[in-house]
Parts: sequence; C-alpha cells; structure tokens
Amino acid sequence: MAQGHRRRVHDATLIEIKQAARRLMAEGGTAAVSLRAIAHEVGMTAPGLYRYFRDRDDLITALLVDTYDALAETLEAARAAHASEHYADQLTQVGMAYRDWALAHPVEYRLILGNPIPGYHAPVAVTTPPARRSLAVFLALLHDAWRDGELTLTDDPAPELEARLAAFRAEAGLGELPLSALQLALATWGTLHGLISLELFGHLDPIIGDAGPLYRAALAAAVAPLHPRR
Amino acid sequence: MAQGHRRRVHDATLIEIKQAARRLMAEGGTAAVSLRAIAHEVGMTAPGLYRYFRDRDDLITALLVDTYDALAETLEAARAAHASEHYADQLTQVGMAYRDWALAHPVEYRLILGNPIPGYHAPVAVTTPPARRSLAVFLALLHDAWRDGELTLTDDPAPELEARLAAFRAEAGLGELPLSALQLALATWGTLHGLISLELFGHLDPIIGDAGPLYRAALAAAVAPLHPRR
DNA sequence: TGTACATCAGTGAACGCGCGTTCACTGATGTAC
DNA sequence: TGTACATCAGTGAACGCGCGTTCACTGATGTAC
Repeated sequence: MAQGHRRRVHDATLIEIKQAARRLMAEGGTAAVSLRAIAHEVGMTAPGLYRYFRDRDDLITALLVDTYDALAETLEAARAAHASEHYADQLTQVGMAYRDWALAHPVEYRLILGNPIPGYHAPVAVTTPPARRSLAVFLALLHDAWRDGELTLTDDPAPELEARLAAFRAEAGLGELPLSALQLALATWGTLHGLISLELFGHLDPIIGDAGPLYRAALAAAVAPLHPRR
Repeated sequence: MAQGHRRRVHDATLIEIKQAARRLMAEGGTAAVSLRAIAHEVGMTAPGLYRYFRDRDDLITALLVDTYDALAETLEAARAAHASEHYADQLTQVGMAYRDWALAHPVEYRLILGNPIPGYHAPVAVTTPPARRSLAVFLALLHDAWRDGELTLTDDPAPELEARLAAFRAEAGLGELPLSALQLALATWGTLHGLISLELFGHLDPIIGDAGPLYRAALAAAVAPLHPRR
C-alpha cells in the first residue's frame, strides 16, 4: 500500500508530464516540445524530468506510442458504435472518424504521419506495433466483410505485390482474405491520408475551402466494393 | 558592363547560397537549414548572408519558390516529352514523374508538402502562384482531354463543392471543363500525394517494401477516365 | 510505537552548444570628373 | 589616363536566447527493526 502509493504518484506525474507535452505541441507545434518547456508547464525544472524519462527521445517515443494508440482507439470505437450496420456504413464511419480525429489533433497527426522530429530516431521495435493498430481496423473490417460475402472485388492485385501482400496478410492474421483486398486497403489509406494531409497543411483551403465534401466523395468511392448486394 | 558585372557576381553568389542550403537540407533535413551552416558551406560568415536575404524567412521563401518551380518544370517536361501519346499515357507519365521527383528530392518534397518549418511563416502572396503550377499541369491535361472528347466522366461533382469548384475553374482559366473533372483532379492529387507521403515517411516499406507497384496501380485506376475510346 | 536508514523526487548551478541578428569595421570594386 | 569618392561584400565580435544533459545536493517519504 505504502510502496504502491509512491508508484501511483509517480505514474500520475508521468501522465501529467505527457499531457503537458501534448498541450505544448497543440499550441506551438512539435518544435515547442522541449524538456525545459514541459518542465515549466508541469511546475518543475528540466532535470527533474530525468526521473521519468531516460532522455528526450524516450519522452518523444512515449508521446508517439500514446498518439498511435489514441488514434487506433478512436477508429475502433467508431466501428464498434456502428457494428450493427452494413459494412459499407461501418467503413464510412471509420473513415470519417479518421479525418475528424486528424482535424481535432492536427499536431499529433503530423507527429505520427508527418515529418519526423529533427534529431529524433524512433525505436521501431517499440513504435511499429501501435502504428499498425489503426491500419488493422480497416483490414479487420474488410476481412469480416469478405468472410460474410459482402466484399465485391473486381481487380486482381498487382503481380509485383502478391508475394509481399501474402507475407503481410499472414503476419496480420488475416486468413485467406484476397490479396486485392489488402491492396485496396493500402490504396484507400493512401487516399484518405493524402487528402487529410493536403488539408492540414493548407493546400486545399485556398482551392475549395472546406475539404469535407471532397473527402466524403473520395470515401464514398472507396467504400463502393462493400455496398450491400442488391 | 562594369555595373552589370557586379550584379552578375551577386546573382551567382545568391544561387550558390541557395544550392548550399539545398545540399544541407538533403543531408540533414530542414532542421539543418541554418544561416550559420549555410554560410559555412559557402565559405563566408553568417552576417554576410544578410547582403542576399532580408532574414531567415526570406531565404526559406526563396527555397520554397525554387522548389515549387522545379517540381512543376519536371511535370511539364514529362508531359511535353509524351505530348504525342494518348492522354491516358500522358497522365501516367506525369504521375510517375511526380513520384520520381519526390523520391529523388525527399527533403524538398517535404519542404513544400510536409510540415512547415518551425517558426517560419510563408508569405502566401509570393508562395501560392508557384505552388499552383504543379496542379495546373494535371488540370491542363484533363482540360485538353475533355476538349478533344477523350475524357469520360461518370459521376457528378459533390453538390457542396460545385460553387467552389466553379470559382476555382474560372480562376484557373479552365473554360467549361466539367466540375467533376476538377474534383477528379483534386482527388487524384490526394491519392498520389498520400501514397508518396506514406512511402517517404517509411510507413509503407515495412508492409510492402517497394511502394512502386502500389503507386502504379493507383495511378492506373486514376487514369481510367482517360482511356481511349474503343 | 519509535527510531535509524534507504530510497527517491526534485532543485539549482553549470557544461557546451548553436541559433538569428546587430553593429562598427575593412577592403575591394566600380563611378564620375 | 588618373584620381577622389561612393558603393557594396564580407568580417569578427557581441547580444540574448533556449537547448539537452550532468552533477552534487536537499528534503520528504517509505522501510526495517
């Protein structure tokens, strides 16, 4: 109990530190994430942070992992909230949740999918699993739709990709899901990410203002193979 | 002549400075672009640079504009080199040139389409026109194909986008090009940019290795409305 | 329950570093008579 | 063609700043007897 109390205080402070870092990031971009600024935000001095993180990279890694997880949990929740609807509707909801999360957390979105932080090198072993969770939501959805005979695929996968896609399918535990479904998932991810990325960096606003309708239209096209059979 | 000589030396040094900046960027990312590092690379001291640029932002703006222009010129050249082929092939070539340029100049691609440089604010009036040139290549291609009856559009544009697309069409001098063609161009841009962006930031490599086949397949799908009538 | 000890959070000073920018300056180059 | 002057490129020292990290330390908190 007493020993546990110390640990609990430690864990609470650690969470507080990460929250402060996220707050600074939201205000001033990833460049604002400095140990000194975070310490000041939390109400301590910079060296005190070394009780919680080995060094700056360690702190950034923690932020990365948390962010990957937060995005994935949002997507999982979006699907779960519409689990009784058609797969096409589920995918639409997940796709919209993806953009909504990105718009609500622009700096965090950039942190995980944009330029790397200068001087920071991610320990891929730690970073990759949570990074996969978001893609896994899309893949699981396609897998379930295929299992239930609700996925209509017209094209074959690109021949040069077959071996790689098969390896990834096995690694991701996707059974016999057609490889063209995997390719479709990756291409769709590319489209959604591309539009969001253009939007976040201000490239679409001067052209069409709100990028929402364009995104919705692209998402609708991506969802087509899942439309319920007539 | 004498006066002109001084100006010519000045201009040559200015070009040399920008080249040095680009070299440093290629080696160490945008974070490596500091006045001191550039000056050292060129063989002078940092204050000397103020003879060529008002301040750091001014230098970055110059790099941005040069980079936008270089990309646009590459795309224009790619189309020109295949001007006698079908529009579908032209678009394929331009799309491939887009990715090839990005892979050959990853840091410059990030500079114009990725995270903004910390603390830098672009003067949009200077920056927007060259930024539009690349998109204009795609739009001009679609416009010419439509004019020649080689563009088959199935969908209507998203209703919420019509007004914006019409305004942009007028601004871009695209005549009566169907609005759904504009929407198609933007969505295609999103897809290509999205895949390139995922590739450059290392998100695709652990999944499928070389992202080329995936990109080519996505590009082939985007080119479909331009396929020559049978 | 009381006391000696170990653990741990956090401090404050200091390290060396690189940053953009200013300032007064030197010396070379071109201009005007 | 020769000379006085103005222009301009570039220097070197200095400004104040913030950075990550180390170190020896203080004081509070929990542990063991």
